[in-house]
Amino acid sequence: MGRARTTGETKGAFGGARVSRQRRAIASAAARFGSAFTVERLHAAVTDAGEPAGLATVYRAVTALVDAGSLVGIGTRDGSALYAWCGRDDHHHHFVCTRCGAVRGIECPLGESALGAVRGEGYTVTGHDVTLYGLCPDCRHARDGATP
Amino acid sequence: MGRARTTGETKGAFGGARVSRQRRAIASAAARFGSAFTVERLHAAVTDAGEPAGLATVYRAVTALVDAGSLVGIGTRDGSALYAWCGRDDHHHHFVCTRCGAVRGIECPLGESALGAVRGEGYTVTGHDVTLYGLCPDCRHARDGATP
DNA sequence: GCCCTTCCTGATAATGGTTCTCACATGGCG
DNA sequence: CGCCATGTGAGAACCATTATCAGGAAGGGC
Repeated sequence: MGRARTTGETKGAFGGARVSRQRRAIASAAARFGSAFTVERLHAAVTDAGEPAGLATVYRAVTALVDAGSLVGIGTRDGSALYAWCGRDDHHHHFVCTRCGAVRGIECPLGESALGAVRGEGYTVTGHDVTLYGLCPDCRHARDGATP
Repeated sequence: MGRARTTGETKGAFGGARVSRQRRAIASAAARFGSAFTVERLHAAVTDAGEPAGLATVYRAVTALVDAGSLVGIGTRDGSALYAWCGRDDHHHHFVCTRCGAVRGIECPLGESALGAVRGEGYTVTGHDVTLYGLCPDCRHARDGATP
């Protein structure tokens, strides 16, 4: 696996797709988020960074990044889709903090034992989603200290 | 646990909410689906059953059924949300056939070992989603016999 | 370095699922 | 039986997302 994808390297984030100045700025802004974000927020972040891009362009860049595996969709919130930057190439899933939106990669907990049950009944499993929700350490302490 | 919720019993499907003629028809139609469905399809099914209900009413009934735990959201398809009737009260997840939309309940594969990793780092896990995707036995055979 | 093709960009309109509004009907409890 | 909270219906409103289309830039080949 030679394709290293680090936070700073936004070049290869689009896979084989063409990379423009706007897309570089969009990928860079997405990578700088430490938590989940909406397309609207990403658009604002890109604009604030001094590289204005149209909303449609941001949507297209997000689609390209998801296709390339650099971005993952983390459910939806208030009717808009949430995304999170993903610097990993291996198979894994995510923990999402329901308070601040922080995202953390987790190992896939599904083994042959979990899939074997349905497979034994003639089912073919081609994919799966696993997402954990809860509080990150920071938000946990913040909530414990304040009145809910 | 006295609250038995079977396929035929659509009375208690709404929990404590009020039950009208339309809601009974909606719950009944939803329970008759053997697979995932969109709100639009449910609306059509209710109308076909001879109990016309407004689209907004179906949306409200679906929301109430989800709140009561009788209905579960199974991701989204082509921009519209998918739901499936759920006659179980215990903790479980779902397998969704990507070809016909059939839904099958599965046991929760997440044990303490899977959650312990993040818990040990100060995270609090309050909930999780697990959904398997693939082909049901029927669709598997149908595809094996025909040219994709 | 230059050209040429392909793909990206941007502003706006269009799309379509979902929710809101409001007057009216109805369920269910006392 | 009567009251009042709650559900209903039709349509408009809402809003995230996608399509459109002319113009511009990326990038491979020469």
